[in-house]
Amino acid sequence: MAARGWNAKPNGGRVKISDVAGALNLTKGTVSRALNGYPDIAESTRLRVRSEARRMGYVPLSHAQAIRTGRTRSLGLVWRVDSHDGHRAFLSEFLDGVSRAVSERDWSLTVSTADSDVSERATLRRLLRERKADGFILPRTMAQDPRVEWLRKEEAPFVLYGRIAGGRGCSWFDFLGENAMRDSVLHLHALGHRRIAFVNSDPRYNYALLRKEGFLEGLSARSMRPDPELMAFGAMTPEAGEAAARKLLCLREPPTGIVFAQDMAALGAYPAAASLGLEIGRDVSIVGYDGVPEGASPTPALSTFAVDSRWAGSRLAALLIDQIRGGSPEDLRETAEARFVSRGSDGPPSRSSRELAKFINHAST
Amino acid sequence: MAARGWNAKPNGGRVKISDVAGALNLTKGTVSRALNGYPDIAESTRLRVRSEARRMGYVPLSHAQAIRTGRTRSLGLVWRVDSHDGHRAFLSEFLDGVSRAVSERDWSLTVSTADSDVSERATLRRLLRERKADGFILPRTMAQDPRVEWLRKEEAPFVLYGRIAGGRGCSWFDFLGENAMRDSVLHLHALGHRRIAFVNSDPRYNYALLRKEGFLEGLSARSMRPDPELMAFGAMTPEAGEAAARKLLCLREPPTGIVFAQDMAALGAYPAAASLGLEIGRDVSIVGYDGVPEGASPTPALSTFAVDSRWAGSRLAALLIDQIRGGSPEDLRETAEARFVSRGSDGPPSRSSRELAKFINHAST
DNA sequence: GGTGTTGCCGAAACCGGTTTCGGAATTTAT
DNA sequence: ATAAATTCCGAAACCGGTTTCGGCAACACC
Repeated sequence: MAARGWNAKPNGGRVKISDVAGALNLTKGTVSRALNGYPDIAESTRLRVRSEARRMGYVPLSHAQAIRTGRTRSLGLVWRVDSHDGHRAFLSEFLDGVSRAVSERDWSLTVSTADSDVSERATLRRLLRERKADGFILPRTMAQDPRVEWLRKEEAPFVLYGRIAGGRGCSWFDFLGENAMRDSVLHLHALGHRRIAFVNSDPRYNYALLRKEGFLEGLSARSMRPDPELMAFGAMTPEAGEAAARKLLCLREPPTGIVFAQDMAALGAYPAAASLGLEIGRDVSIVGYDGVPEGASPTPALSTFAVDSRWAGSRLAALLIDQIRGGSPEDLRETAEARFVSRGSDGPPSRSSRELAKFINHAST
Repeated sequence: MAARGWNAKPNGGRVKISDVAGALNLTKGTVSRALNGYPDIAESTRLRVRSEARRMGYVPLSHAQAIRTGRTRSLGLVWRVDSHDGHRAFLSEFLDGVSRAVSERDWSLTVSTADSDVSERATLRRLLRERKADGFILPRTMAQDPRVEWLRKEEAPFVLYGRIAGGRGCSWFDFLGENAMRDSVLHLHALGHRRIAFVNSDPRYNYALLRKEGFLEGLSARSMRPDPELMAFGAMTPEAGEAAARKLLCLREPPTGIVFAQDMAALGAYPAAASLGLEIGRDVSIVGYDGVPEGASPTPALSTFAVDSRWAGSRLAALLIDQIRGGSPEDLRETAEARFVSRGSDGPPSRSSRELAKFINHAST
């Protein structure tokens, strides 16, 4: 007699497909086909198999399936850790969204990090070669995105967090940042602002191009002329935002309102304004985008368009799984609107641009 | 003729073990044993196999191995998203550390999230059943940790981020927070502080108990009597920290220095001090722990003991892999020291406790 | 010079599934 | 009633590895 006990299964109690088959007097091939929806199985048999499998608690091992199907039922995410933009603040919620969507469907998520384009490429290659992922979620879509080209060539499914121009064969989820930028302008205009500046982020990111369009659209909708002096870019950190804000406010005709493409840059407006003796929300209005938690701390708190990163993660995972299951990328595109969170950093201008300029010169001398 | 091109392999070009075997006139069984260090393979053969495998770029498919070995070469991490402690700020770096250690060893990382004990347990169970993970990294060790009990019972390997009392069969990595608390006291004492308070976090976490010990040790090393009035706990957010700080500062004998077990709580000391007309770093000194990025923003910036989350993640992954490979948990325990980052929130006390009390009463009336 | 050993590798079973193929039973067409 | 088509399932190959088992040489021992 074996010493392991009367019903100690060598496998740790896991019920496998042959157990289900045995219980039903079928072969494992038949059970497999029944569960996977093959058409050559009688509907009555299919039901019997399904209910018995459920009753016995049978769940196929994804890696056992993978050896034949080549698919692991897992999604890949390569997270860039070399950037200082606000995205990292969202990682927790973003992951949560992805994880939920993935778990609900009995898939899983493989995460890796990378600190450069080169290592990101290498990581994608490794995950794909070892089949640790059947497809990839690509955050931070760039206007010219080498990952897209490469994954296309490898015929690996992927979904973009962000849109891309000429995205043949690409699926994506994105927030309509351009609408937020446009609405920021309309909002400031309605408050009485007539000179509105725009601090964009790095134009290599595709969303930066879109947001700029949105900003210009807002100006044009209110018949305001775009002024190149009032357009900055490349600000993704508080430091860069501070520099940009200071430069704008020291113009001969400073803006009374500034629209930032990113909260992390907008946060730099606080020290900039303070150093010039300006009160944010009165002397100069600020509207941000992203909804980072840090925006709630300063006084007044930052008014911003908040994105729901959890939702983004969830939808991206869902879209990617649909695509891997055979869906056409072009049908798998979704967008959503950022939600305006009104806090204290916006308000009617206390002074006109001209008066503001005088005030600033006066204060700084 | 096939239309797929002259050398299009049906497998997508992947080189498998039988390819290597064929090239060497060996059987795949022999190649497998050679690569996996079986003793019944001639050393010369082993070398031939190794070099040919490398030359051909052969990498075994982990899920193909898993079907026989039961191991996927992947680590599991279940991240809690329901807490408001400062840990989430470190997720990016922590993940990076884990990911690096894991990638270097040709393993992978499966991540999932959970928002309660129940869902965390369910997630662990699912990952284990489907063999999406051969072992788990458990963040946020609690004094009584149900995950530990359960994983022990399931005989699944795991490693703790944090120590645990009576951790039979447990491996871990941890920062010696108690030393940091002790050194905080010594540091404040050296600056001239004689009345030092402690704001701890939730005592359900094991580290909170340890940090309290460290604080008391610091007091005792300088012959200061612990005063129950000066010991608060349960503060893990700025709001809770603010309440705790305010309460402490409004005592008849307020502390001139406060040691916080967590930066996120310490940040609450700023509004608390401001509302009482106190200047941090002069009237009251603050020392935090964790090194969250938000600590750099306020004026004066928060002096704190910073932990290296990337290092933690990296070591945890390494320890866990060693354990899964057969290492004994008791041998796989590591600790490290937090690094003191001196910024502006600590300094010699401007007033004694008594004078401070008068000053506060004076200012608030 | 027989007889154990020992070293080394081939052959084949095996892991838990999926997929192809063929054939028996039933239904439909003639 | 017979032929043809259809329905449905069993049998077996297969995926890419690992592991067990057995046997052929070469060597050592007495």
